[in-house]
This record gives sequence, structure tokens and C-alpha cells, in this order.
Amino acid sequence: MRNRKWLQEGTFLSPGYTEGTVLKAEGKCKDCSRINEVLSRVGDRWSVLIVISLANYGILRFNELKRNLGISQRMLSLTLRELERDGMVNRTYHPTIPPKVEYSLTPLGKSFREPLKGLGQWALNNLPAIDQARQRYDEQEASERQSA
Amino acid sequence: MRNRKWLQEGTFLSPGYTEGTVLKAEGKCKDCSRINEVLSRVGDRWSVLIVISLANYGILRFNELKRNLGISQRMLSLTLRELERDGMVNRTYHPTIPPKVEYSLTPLGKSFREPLKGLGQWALNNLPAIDQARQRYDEQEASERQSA
DNA sequence: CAGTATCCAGTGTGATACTG
DNA sequence: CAGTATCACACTGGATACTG
Repeated sequence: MRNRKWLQEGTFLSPGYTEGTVLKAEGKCKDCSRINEVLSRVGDRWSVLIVISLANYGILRFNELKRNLGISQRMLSLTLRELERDGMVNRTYHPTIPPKVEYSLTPLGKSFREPLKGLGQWALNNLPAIDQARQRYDEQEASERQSA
Repeated sequence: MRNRKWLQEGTFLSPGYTEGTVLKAEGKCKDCSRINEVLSRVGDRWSVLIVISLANYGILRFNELKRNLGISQRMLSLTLRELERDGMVNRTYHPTIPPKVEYSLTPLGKSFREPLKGLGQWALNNLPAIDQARQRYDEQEASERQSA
């Protein structure tokens, strides 16, 4: 979700993403690009999970986060760098031996929890309804297959 | 973002997802699976875009949505089916010639707009700050490369 | 400890062509 | 019009091994 190359300015479209489609998307749905920017952040489960962890614990070291989330070193490293770049987390490097690096939320990162909470609340309230809907849908489909 | 197979019950882990990692993730971060369920919905840009479009226009036909969003037929078809299955959109088929299918939001789908709004508001307020942070970060990085 | 580099499988998504 | 089927390809993200 993160590297939506085709959304970035000046990026050439790689084969498979035709120019027409992109232009159409931006032309017709002006808010789409902005919405996509939000989604590129909130849609990335590791970003969200890291923000939540840091919000709960305050300060965490690299390997603490890793153990906490069951994330691979690679993704943790990449995601933390992005979050730091976006001004969502602080990175503090202690040049000791062995090295020690601490991560915490910036005010911006903390403010992100609010909209996240709304989403979580909605999910809590409505996931059961969704599960029911799915069950109905799947049963419907099954009976149709039978009669066919 | 949608098919998080490894989150579904009874799904066998495909190669590349070691059992250890998954268990660790679920063991240490109890909320993760729930959070991921939300993300699997909100993290899908097409789902969100479709919900927003339908919220704005009330009722839309297949090709109206297609033109509106610049989405491919394939993705529109797949996403609409998922949304219908989740009880977020109504599908009304008119067996005329040529056929006509109308899509609209269910109450559940409408209720989803609220948390979405919170997110959008946050984005509107903070994307400039993020852009600034990125610029700072990138300039910093550039100057470090120079001195090295 | 805190990363970086490399490799590779799985998944998402667009293009294209076909159907009722 | 409203899809479905098939193909191709970029990107995600885990595993593994190496470094300071």
C-alpha cells in the first residue's frame, strides 16, 4: 500500500498502469489522490501496529517492537524509516556498545491515534454484523448453486 | 489488502509464512487480528472509494462507478461483490435489455462513513505537516550524503 | 543490538478479449 | 450494459545471511 509510485509526481507509468486510467481517476475523482494518501498510511498494517504499540508503551527499542509485533526485521526497518520520515516517530540513537535505538511517537504520531480509535470503535461495533452478512451471502450462494 | 489468508481460521499457512511468525504476532498482540480485520476493509482503496462515491450520489450503475473512479472492470466487479457480501452495498438487478444494475449503500455502509470522515479530517489537517517533515528528512539525508 | 543486502513466492491489479 | 476469463507484471513482505 505504501509505494504508490503512480501517485507520485513525475513518476513514469510502468507497463500495466496505462496513462489513461490514471488520468481518468484523477480527473473524475479529485479527492481520490488525497484519500489514497491517507490509505497509504492507514492501510499499511505495520504502520498502524507500530503507532499503536508506541502509543501504549511510550518508548520501545528496535527488537522490542520486533518481538511485540512478530514483524520481520526488514519490514520493521523499512516501516520505521518511513514513519520517521513522515514525522510520526522519533528515533534516538545511543552510540553505545552494543548500540541502542529508541523509538517514540511525535505529537503528530500521537494525534493520529484519534481517528484510528474511531475506526476501531466502528469495527468493534460492526464486525459481527459483517460476519452475519457474509454468512447469509454465502448460504444464499450455496443454495443457488444447488438449484442450478 | 483484502485476502489476508493467514488471518482466516483453518487456513493452512502457505510457504513464506512460517507458523512461528504468525503465532508470535497473535500471541503478543492480541488486538492485532481485530485491527487487521479493520484494515483489510479500510485499507482497500477501491472499497473506500466506492463507499464514498455511493454516499455522495446515492445510487450508481456499474459503468457510472467505473467512469467515476477510473477503476478497471475487473476490480470494480470484485470489490462490489465483496462489499455486497459484507452487507455494505445493495445490488439491484433490472432484467431489461440492455441489463441495468444499480448499487447503493446499506445502513451499514452508510454508518461506515462516520469513522472514515474522522480519518479524512485528520488527513486534511496533517498532510501538510507530513509533507514538511518529509522535506526536512530528505534534505537532511541529502546533506549527509554530501559530507560523506 | 540494530540494522542492511539479497532472494523469492504470493498477491494485487490493469489490459484484453469474450458472453448474455 | 454488466459482467467473466485469462494473462502479465510490479510490488509486498518473509527468510536468510551478513555487518559494525
